[in-house]
Parts: sequence; C-alpha cells; structure tokens
Amino acid sequence: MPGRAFTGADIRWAKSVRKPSLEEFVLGLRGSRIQAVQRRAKYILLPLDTGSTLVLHLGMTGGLILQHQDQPSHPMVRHCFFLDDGRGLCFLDPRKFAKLWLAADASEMFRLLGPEPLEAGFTAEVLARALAGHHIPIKALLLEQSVVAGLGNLYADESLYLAGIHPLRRAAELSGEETTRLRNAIVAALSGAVAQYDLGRADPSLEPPIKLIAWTIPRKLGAPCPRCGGPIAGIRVRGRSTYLCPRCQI
DNA sequence: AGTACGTCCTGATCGC
DNA sequence: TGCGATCAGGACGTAC
Repeated sequence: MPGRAFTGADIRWAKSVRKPSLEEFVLGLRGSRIQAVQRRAKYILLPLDTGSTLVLHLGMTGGLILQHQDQPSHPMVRHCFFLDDGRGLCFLDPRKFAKLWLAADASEMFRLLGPEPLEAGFTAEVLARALAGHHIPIKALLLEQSVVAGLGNLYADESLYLAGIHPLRRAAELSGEETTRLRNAIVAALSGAVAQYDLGRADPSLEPPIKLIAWTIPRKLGAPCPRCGGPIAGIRVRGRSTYLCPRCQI
C-alpha cells in the first residue's frame, strides 16, 4: 500500500469520522499518497505525503480488507478508501465502534499515550511510576491508555491472572515484586497473543482473529482454573466484565 | 486532581 | 423450537 494514493473515499457511517469534519476528511484524503503503514497502541497510522496522517481504530470488531473496487463488498463494510491502482481498502465494522481521523499532527494526537508494552522502554520501574499514587483497582488502571498503551479488557484479565494479582487490588499498593511480575505478565500475554495470531494468519479460514487467541484464564463463570482447579469467578470492574481465580489471584 | 460512570452499536448468546 | 432480553467493550464526555 505504501506508494499508492487515495482517489476518494466512501464513508457510509459518518459518525466514525472523529476529526475533522466529514467534508474536510474526504477532501483531505483525495490525492494524498500513503508513505507507510504504522501502529501506535491500538491505532493504525497511514502517514500521507501531505503531512497529515490517516488514523484508524478498529474498535472491538473492526477489520480491513484490500480488494478490487468492482468486487462486491461484504455487507458489514462501513467505509471504502479507493486507491489509484483500482483497489479499495475496505473497512469492516459490524458494531460501528471503529473510528477515523485525519490528523494534521499525529504525534500530538498520541501525546498522552503510555509506553508500548512490547518495546524496551516498558520496564518494571516505568510501570511502578505509573501505578504510584493511584488508588483505583489495578485492572481499571491497566485499561488507562496513558499507563500502558494498547491493553484491552481481555488482555488486562489475562495479565493479572498470569501475575497472580487480584483485579481489585489498589494500584499503588502493589509491591515491587508484584509490579515486576505484572510487567512480565503483560509482556507474556501480548507477545503470546501476537504469536498465536501470526500462526492463525496462515489459515484465513480461522478468522476472525480474536477467536484465535487461547486465553490462559477461561472467560467462563465456574470453569476450572488451569492452575488450581478451583472455579473461575466473574465480577465487574468499572462496568467491565472481569474474570479471575480467587485462589490464585490475591 | 482523581475517580466513576453513561454512551454508542449490533451480533451472539442466554433463558424461558 | 422460537423469540425476546441481555451481554459485550474503547474512548470520550460529563459528573462528583
């Protein structure tokens, strides 16, 4: 895709466009050339030769398909970005949770994001500083993108399970040893999911990819904990469904 | 300032 | 078996 230019865009669900206005978004895209495809946290970035950046957030259920413009599009395609080679970058989004931006300054847009958990800068010390002074449940803090960039609800549960830490523990009250365990668990959960996804990509029939991820902790009430055999519990933390093992996570 | 919660959406799943 | 009700969640706005 890098090197291709946009000839236009068909935005079928206007609410997805966050900034700027729909008109400016479409006008700003037309004729601009894609320079690269990048990622920051849960955002996909397409820097353009105009200096602006097309930013995509897939939400929970979003996906991208590159196909010829005359091919019939899937009914869940909410938008299509037309390329100058006759193809279209189609944006599937059944639940309409995805978001689009045309950012004049992408670095400004991501100024408040925390460290990338799979990069070297994400150390136990960095995590410890992020937790300090916060009295909210550790699970709620893990979902703050300013603390760790890119952790979602299921990954937070998985990380806390692997670390043996109860999701309702107050963030600032974790010991240094627990913080290190949590840091390592976050890295393990994410890199494990990436590895599973890469394996699954070899077989497109296994889509959607989220189904590929085999979580260590069962996301089912009463299911046996793989570590101790006890029943998995379900609670809500800040309105988010949360699964844990009350015996292993303290 | 720090914390909590409602809102948007619709496919999948649950319970009667 | 069928159908209506409920659940799921990322980021932002609003409220306390």
